[in-house]
Amino acid sequence: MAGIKEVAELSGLSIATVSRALGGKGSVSAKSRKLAQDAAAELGFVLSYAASSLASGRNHNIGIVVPGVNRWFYSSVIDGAAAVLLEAGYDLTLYTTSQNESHRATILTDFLLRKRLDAVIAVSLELTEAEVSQLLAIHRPVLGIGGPLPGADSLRVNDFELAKRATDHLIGLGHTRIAHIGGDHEYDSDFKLPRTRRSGYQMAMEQAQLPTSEAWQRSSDFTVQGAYVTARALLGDGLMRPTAVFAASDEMAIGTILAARDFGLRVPEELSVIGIDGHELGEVFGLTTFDQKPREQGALAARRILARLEQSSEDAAVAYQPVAEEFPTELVVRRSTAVPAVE
Amino acid sequence: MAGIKEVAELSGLSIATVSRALGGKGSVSAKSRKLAQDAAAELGFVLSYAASSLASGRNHNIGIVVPGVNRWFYSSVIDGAAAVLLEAGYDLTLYTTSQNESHRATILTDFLLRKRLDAVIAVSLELTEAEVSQLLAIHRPVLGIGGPLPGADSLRVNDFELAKRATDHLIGLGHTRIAHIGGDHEYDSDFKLPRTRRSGYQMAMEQAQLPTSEAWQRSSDFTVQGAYVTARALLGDGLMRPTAVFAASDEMAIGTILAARDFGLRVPEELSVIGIDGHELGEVFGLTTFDQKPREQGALAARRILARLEQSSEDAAVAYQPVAEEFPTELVVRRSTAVPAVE
DNA sequence: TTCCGTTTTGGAACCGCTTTCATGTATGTT
DNA sequence: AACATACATGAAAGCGGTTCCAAAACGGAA
Repeated sequence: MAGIKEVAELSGLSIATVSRALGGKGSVSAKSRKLAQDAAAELGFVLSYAASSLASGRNHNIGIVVPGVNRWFYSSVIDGAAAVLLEAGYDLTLYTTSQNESHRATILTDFLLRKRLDAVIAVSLELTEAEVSQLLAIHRPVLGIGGPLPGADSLRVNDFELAKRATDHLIGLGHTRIAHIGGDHEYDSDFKLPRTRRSGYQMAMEQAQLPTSEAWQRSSDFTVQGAYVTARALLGDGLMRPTAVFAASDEMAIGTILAARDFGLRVPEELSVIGIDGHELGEVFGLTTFDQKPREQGALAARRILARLEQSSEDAAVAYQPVAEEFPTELVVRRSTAVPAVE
Repeated sequence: MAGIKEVAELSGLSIATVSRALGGKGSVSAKSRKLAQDAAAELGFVLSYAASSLASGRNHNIGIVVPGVNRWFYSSVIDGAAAVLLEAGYDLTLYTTSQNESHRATILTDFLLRKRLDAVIAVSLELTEAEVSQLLAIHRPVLGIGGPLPGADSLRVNDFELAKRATDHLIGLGHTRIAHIGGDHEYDSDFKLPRTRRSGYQMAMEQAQLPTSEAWQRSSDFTVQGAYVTARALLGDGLMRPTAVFAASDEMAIGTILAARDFGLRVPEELSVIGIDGHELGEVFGLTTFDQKPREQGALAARRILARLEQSSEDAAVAYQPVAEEFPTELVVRRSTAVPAVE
């Protein structure tokens, strides 16, 4: 396995110059650069990141911590971030916390501290204060998507606003019997998000002076299957059946639509459904939704974190000022919402 | 930032002993171990993987290369692998090739060669011979899932067999007009898999002496949306409508079911549908499928690769004998397949 | 041509661990 | 008690680069 030394010998340059030529750091004459690159190519040599990391402190490696990789929102965020990071020459190291609870602690205490990460993107993570300070203790840029991390950068949609506007959309169409299917701490450790969305729903209902019964506020996990079961329970109660459902995610909304079909309820004639996410399946189901473009969120997060890295290498003295950025969303109206049928 | 030196001083031990105590390698007395661990805990010290890697050559880091992270099969494989690797104390570095074609080359030529990976798991990658040899040139264990990598370990389901048995299932129920919706090179760079499954279908049909018209062999990409569009085209042709569809993936099968509903075709009374995958949504749709347990495939792949690593550290002399393992699948019969209605 | 400011270059000191080797110590044998 | 054996430990030499520093080469300007 050829090392930089062999490249130096072959090219007739010093190790230092070869390092600069291949690493693209200091100033190197065009001639030397070509010499070094040719020699490297001939030997099939690539700089070892392990050694570079140790010597320079820069790892070219960003960690991303997600609850799981299997939910559409998360995988989209990862996808977006991966594209940007790859482009920038960075590795992406993936940590999934939801495997089981103890893993989460391991990740936070061990893995992230091992100085192999230049920065961390944390997706939808609700951390205790101790955990946050642990994260920040690595003295590397940290950015939270979804869950805000006090003291770190964050990129988030305004969940409250979003939920309120989604509900308002239904209200604006003339619906008065509007149910909500959201998340619950029973199903998800990250409880803040579903609670916020629920509040938005409640606020919209309250402002419109519409009734919100317990029976119309259901919860499930954030999956199609979970919402499907919940929606069946909701819609099976024929007496006070809602004419519209605001689901806290598109996957939940799809589950609701599937449940509605089971009961022979036509969407949107007999039941309007609105979701949140911009799920790729939304189109097939004609789902009205607030698109929160997770892929773009991931890409933007990656860009922000890379900017941080550049900045911190420039003036390390500047105090770290956390930035909270709000990511815009967009209402996409499709066929799943309409004016309620007259009774 | 405390280093191992500070820990050594605080504990009164030598750097060497602290390294052994914390790294768990050489022999250390229980007393020294405790001393070292206590000191490390007090200083909030964790071994730097970057430095360890350089010194030991072991990175505790496995690369996984996937076409994308957004398709259920891939994310499930990743999920399974991540769980096992995390447990074993390994990092997982993610590479997605499908962002664009040039990235794929970059990954293969640059990223993977940077000696930060102990091994590589390649998922559904169809590589040229040059690319394979490039991969093997890093002299690290490589394991392919889905796409076989000549010269490397592989873990795969028998796609031909699987497709044949899926088709046979429909034939066994009495269907004679069986269509197939599969992939195509037009939609996917990894063409081998869809082609193999198509062959399995054709073989089953041939053996049963059933007709297979061009019109009944459609292709789309491997998504719900894609298959939905394709299935609409297939089913819209009322004249020679098939009574059953074998879809090359569950996502495609779901798209087919959705399309059938659009035409008012009841599943399975008027159309039987079978897929391949074991998708989590299969249950909601009552989908009959061959479960290939991708999550378990990922986990098993990780275990196999870890075993390779252990083995190669034991007797580095032993020649690398690639192992091709077949992963078993399981037919899950649900409500989407039935005896065809008498006409 | 001489002088000065830039750009290039090479030497060498690290970066923070692991591991070999030699030495010292505890354990077991006869 | 004497000796072989196994275990525990510290010193020091790397691992393969990066980067500081000082010296050398270069390119005008005076």
